[in-house]
Amino acid sequence: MDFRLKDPSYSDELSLRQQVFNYILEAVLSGRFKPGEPLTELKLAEELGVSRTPVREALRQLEYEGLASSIPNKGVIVNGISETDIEEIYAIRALVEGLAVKWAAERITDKQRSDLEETFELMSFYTRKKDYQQLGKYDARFHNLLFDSCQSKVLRHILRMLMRYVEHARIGSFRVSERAEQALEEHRAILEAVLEGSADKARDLMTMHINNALVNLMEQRKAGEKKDQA
Amino acid sequence: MDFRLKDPSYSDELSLRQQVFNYILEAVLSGRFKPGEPLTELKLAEELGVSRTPVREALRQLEYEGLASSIPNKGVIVNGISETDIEEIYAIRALVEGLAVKWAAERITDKQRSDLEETFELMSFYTRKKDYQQLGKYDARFHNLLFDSCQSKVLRHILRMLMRYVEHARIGSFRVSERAEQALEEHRAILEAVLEGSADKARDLMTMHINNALVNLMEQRKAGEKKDQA
DNA sequence: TACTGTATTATTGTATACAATTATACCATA
DNA sequence: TATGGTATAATTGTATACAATAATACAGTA
Repeated sequence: MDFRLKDPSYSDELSLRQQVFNYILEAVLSGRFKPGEPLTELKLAEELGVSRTPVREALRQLEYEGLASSIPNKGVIVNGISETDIEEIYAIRALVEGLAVKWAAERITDKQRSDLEETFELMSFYTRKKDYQQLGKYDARFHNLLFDSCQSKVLRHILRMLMRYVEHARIGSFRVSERAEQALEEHRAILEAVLEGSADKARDLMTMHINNALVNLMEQRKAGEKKDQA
Repeated sequence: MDFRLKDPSYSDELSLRQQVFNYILEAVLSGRFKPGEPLTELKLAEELGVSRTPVREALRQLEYEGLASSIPNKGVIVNGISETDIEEIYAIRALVEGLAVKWAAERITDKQRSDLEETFELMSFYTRKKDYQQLGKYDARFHNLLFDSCQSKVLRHILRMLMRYVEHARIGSFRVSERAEQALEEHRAILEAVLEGSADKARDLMTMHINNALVNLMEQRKAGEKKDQA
């Protein structure tokens, strides 16, 4: 557990600050650092074998991304995410990602077209194989390619933030279900609309896709709670 | 020009980091630090009479808010904003602020109702007096109250970021025009819809309001360009 | 002159030191 | 026992010191 960041296996190109951030982010998203838990600079610094400086900067970034709150002279604590928060995030996503694919349909480049198609083929492959880990990886890649295709710095910035929230709410699990196949079909429809340049159609399909994902997520959470009680 | 931050007139409650950020932000928004200009930590630190540490953190925040870009080991430079960026920001605002007032109409508290009404009265007053400086102040307050009224952390976070972009594009000037009166009527309509709980109506009115603001802004910019050439 | 390599400088990245603030523990006292 | 106050410790906020990297200038050579 006490691995050092300088270990070359942890990608040596990134700055220490970036590596520290990734480490803390992973811990928060995976639930190892729980909501309400205080993150003290010194403890993290010692845990990672670095000084307070990069830790401090990483914590600030965490704060800006909305995953933690800092109280002056007291420290930063991990934010919790309520059911309401999740519903709100999905409502916002439905709008903003809808706009994103609309613009993507209008502005996508040839390179991005083929990248998207290739990624979709891999998603299709791993869905058939029921390899949900790999599927999750390419699902994220698919969405990111879509965001890049709309050629908008502002939109990418906002979407990146939203996706962090989504990960925080532990959405990853949704893929481990029979919805994977339905989701694949929805992705296929969105991809086709984007590639043929049907902007409004792509937007509506994306909105529906996200709404469906929310419904599914909520059902799973309910099921999960029941299981916990049993 | 070389005022020190510790000057009590500059609000003494805030942390140094916060004060430095406000200083740099003001300089960027006002155009004193121009797009493409590199912001070096030491220079700013000396200019303000503080150490590099708070300056550094302020620059990072500027980066997260999208107003500057940092290149590893090279420094951070002020971001430019193109005409396309502005159009995109307004398109996103139309969606997100639309959602915000929709939720505000559904969730506003009594306190917020009276605050909004009071603020609107002041806007009305200063519009009649053609005091566009005060008007701008209460216009910002009006929008912020609206954002608070939707009781959503996520939405507030996103809107705050968007409004920074908008300020960056020097939108403040739009108020100095005959549109002020039209804008007041639009605000009145939005306020009424929110207060009577007509969520969808409020959303549509806000969307229109923002679209109108964009059209007006673009016309002004064109006029400004012509004047520059003359 | 054009070009390349090296020394110098400037700037960021990281670590440490110090100051200020807040939380905690402990003891005295009613 | 409960309460209040002071000393101590823990933690953040800021400043400075050091290391690493990238830009610049300049001299030497073809």
